[in-house]
Amino acid sequence: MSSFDEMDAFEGASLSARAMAVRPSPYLDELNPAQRDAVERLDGPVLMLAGAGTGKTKALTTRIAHLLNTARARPNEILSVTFTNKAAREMKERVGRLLGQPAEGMPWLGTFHSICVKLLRRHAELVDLKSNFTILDTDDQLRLLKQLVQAANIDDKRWPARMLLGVIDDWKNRALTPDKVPAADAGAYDNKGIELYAQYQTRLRELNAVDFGDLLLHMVTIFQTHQDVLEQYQSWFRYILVDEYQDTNIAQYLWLRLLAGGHKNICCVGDDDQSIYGWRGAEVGNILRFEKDFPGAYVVRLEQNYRSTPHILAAASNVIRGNESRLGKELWTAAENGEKVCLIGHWDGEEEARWIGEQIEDLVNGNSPIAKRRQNSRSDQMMSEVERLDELGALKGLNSREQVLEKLKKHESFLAEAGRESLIWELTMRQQEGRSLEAAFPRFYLDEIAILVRASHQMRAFEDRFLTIGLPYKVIGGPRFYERMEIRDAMAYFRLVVSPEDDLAFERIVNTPKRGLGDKAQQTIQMTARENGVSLVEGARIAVDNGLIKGKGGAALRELIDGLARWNAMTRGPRIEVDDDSVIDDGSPMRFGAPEHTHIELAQIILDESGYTAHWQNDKTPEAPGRLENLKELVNQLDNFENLQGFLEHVSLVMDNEQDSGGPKVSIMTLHAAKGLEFPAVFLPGWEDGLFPSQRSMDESGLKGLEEERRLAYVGITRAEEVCTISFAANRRVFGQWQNSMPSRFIDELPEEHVEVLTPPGLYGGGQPTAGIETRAAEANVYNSPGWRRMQARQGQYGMSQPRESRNTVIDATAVASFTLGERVFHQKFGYGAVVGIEGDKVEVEFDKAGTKKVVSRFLTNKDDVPF
DNA sequence: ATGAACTTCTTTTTT
DNA sequence: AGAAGTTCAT
Repeated sequence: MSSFDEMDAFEGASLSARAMAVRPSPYLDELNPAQRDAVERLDGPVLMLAGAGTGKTKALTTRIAHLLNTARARPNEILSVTFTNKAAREMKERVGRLLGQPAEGMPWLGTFHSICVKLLRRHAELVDLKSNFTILDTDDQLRLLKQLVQAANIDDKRWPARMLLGVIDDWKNRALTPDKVPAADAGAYDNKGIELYAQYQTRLRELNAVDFGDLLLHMVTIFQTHQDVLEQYQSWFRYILVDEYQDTNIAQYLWLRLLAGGHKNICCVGDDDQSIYGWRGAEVGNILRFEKDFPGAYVVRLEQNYRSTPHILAAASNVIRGNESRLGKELWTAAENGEKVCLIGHWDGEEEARWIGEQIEDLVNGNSPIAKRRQNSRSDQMMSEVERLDELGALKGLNSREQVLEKLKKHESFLAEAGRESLIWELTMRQQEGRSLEAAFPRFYLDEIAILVRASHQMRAFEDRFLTIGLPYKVIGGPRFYERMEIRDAMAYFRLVVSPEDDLAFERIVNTPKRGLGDKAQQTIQMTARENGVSLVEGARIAVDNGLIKGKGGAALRELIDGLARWNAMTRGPRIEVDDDSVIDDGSPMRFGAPEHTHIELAQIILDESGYTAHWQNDKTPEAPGRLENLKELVNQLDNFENLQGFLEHVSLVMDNEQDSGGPKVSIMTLHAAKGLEFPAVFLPGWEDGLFPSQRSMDESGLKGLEEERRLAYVGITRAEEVCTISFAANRRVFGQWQNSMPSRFIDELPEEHVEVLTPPGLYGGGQPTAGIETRAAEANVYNSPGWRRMQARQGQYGMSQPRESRNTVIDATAVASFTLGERVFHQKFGYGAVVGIEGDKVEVEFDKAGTKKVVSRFLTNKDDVPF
């Protein structure tokens, strides 16, 4: 089973690849000295300390290309690990572009988890699993733990499954199997934690299932206990590359160290200053300790920043300087000039959102002085790039944005520099129309602007405000598609059809939609199954057959079971030997013809016949239409896969889905979600002590927590390319309660000479929210010391605009504009529609796409007033 | 078995 | 404030 010959990934490595002559390496000329150093130092342990925006991915991908080009390794002998699928995808793409061909031959470029799944499927028997084990999601894990807690007769108030899961996760992150958990730790949880952990693991084995933590944990166990297996991989993977090394936990660290143990050709890339996942087990220590772990390690620092202006960089550097434990790096840039970091205080969170909304409108419309000054900063480079592309004829005859993007994807340097869809589009159009390129630059585009918050509850204020003014936005990183309830339900049906012994899936959907099967009926099923030693589906069948579940519930259950068998049969098609048309529902292994339905049709049939579709059609809550949409989308997604099995396997590992359409939008996301991204204009709201740095971080992790928060601040500032605006509010509603707070201590750490303090509108402007930045800046010049501001803010005086009822009225008068029956209106979420009823501030609207809904009127805009 | 009323709890999130 | 979970009455 574990022989390399049988593994696809090890096949097809033709000798010619190895014998390939060493070719010239033109790509090396594209690198700066530090990057080049990092790329050319191929052998032995290398630590690449890559600051924000220093071309880390470029160095990493070039290194891979160089390994291949110098014939040090064949594509399938390089192990490169990332944390996210997105990062893995991006690397594959870029390596492919460097090599001038798709990098499909890189089977070991992937996330820790996807690589571990591949390995574990081959060696599952070594940890008492079958190679077709299933991977549980958090929902399944919780359900399992709840059962265990109940079975053990433990007070689930004192031991909520959530908390247990946290404890267990923590142990798994530290590569601790139940027998290895230190006594002190085990004791700390009253011995209950460790007992349940052991039971949980046993149960997982019985279910032939693993959770995400297990993927790493099992592989570490296998490597530690089977020297032969380890050695095979040690010699197979000739070179190892690791992205975001500062985010590795102990299990991942051990896994890497074991694999690199032989040749020690390991290159870890990371930035200790961007370690922000300590709370979920990441160990900054891993990167800080690298030189100890790998004696003789070569350390390269990438410190030239290609992203941000000097002021922004200086602000970031000064903040991060406050941290004790760091390897030390000083970012610098060849860029000159640029905007100072803006700082502004507000009276409350709503005022803050309102102000930022206005700023964005000004940036987008070109009314802001910043937008006007933009011409002089980066535009020259980009224009010459566009001209160059134009000379190449690359932009000729392109008539849609998609075509332009497609074309431009091939021009790496341009994308790295610009990277903004709208901007490129606009430039191209201007170029084609023979208009001046300069004129394209005063404005910012919505997709060049991001709002980065510390906690997701901060997002609501922005969503509210942006809906009111009709500013298109998207929230990045919310609950993902595959995590939505309806999708998980549907997936559970699919899982159950594909593998009838998937008990967790059965539990999820027995009574969804409602079949009249409550606790009691479900217990009966559990009992029957256990007594007969069969799966829950089988147990349910026996229970029904023996009349243990009667009445409406029994009938519905029978229908479900029959349905499952029928659908299961449909995955195969008719049995070949049988000449009549009788339905095969015994699931016995036979020879089968081609399925009568495609897997896409089958999926639709399952959802319809199970009553799940109807369940949402009958649901009158406002979310129901959206959920039905999602289900449709799910079925559409199936098109990309051969069959249901393939789809399920994919989804368990790749939970991301980034489909945004409908034009450019402002991005709203958490600071965590923003890591690795960059935007020309960034807003950083909510810099108040307690919110940021978060009180909880400091309470739980003390100085360590504070330092992680500070790194988060650093990450936030370094996302900005041209404009970085930090703000705070004196008052904020927290959990429904008004609270006042002081500006963040990080604000004190911003260097005065790189910061411009703005005056909030209304303080001098007599309630007119129209003052431009110029005016505010002029007024604020006298008070441009952050420390001074903070002190003033402490006294609750200066720094915030005052609450002004009058102005609220002014603003809201436009927002709560009255609508008339029949009027055409626009809603950010539901689209266009017509007013069919009015009750106070609620308006009933018949939407073209989303059906009839009652909406608060401020979420509506007259169709003709849609500003974007 | 189910829905309505009541209580509790609230960061950050990938795989 | 609002979601999610719990209890209680039908």
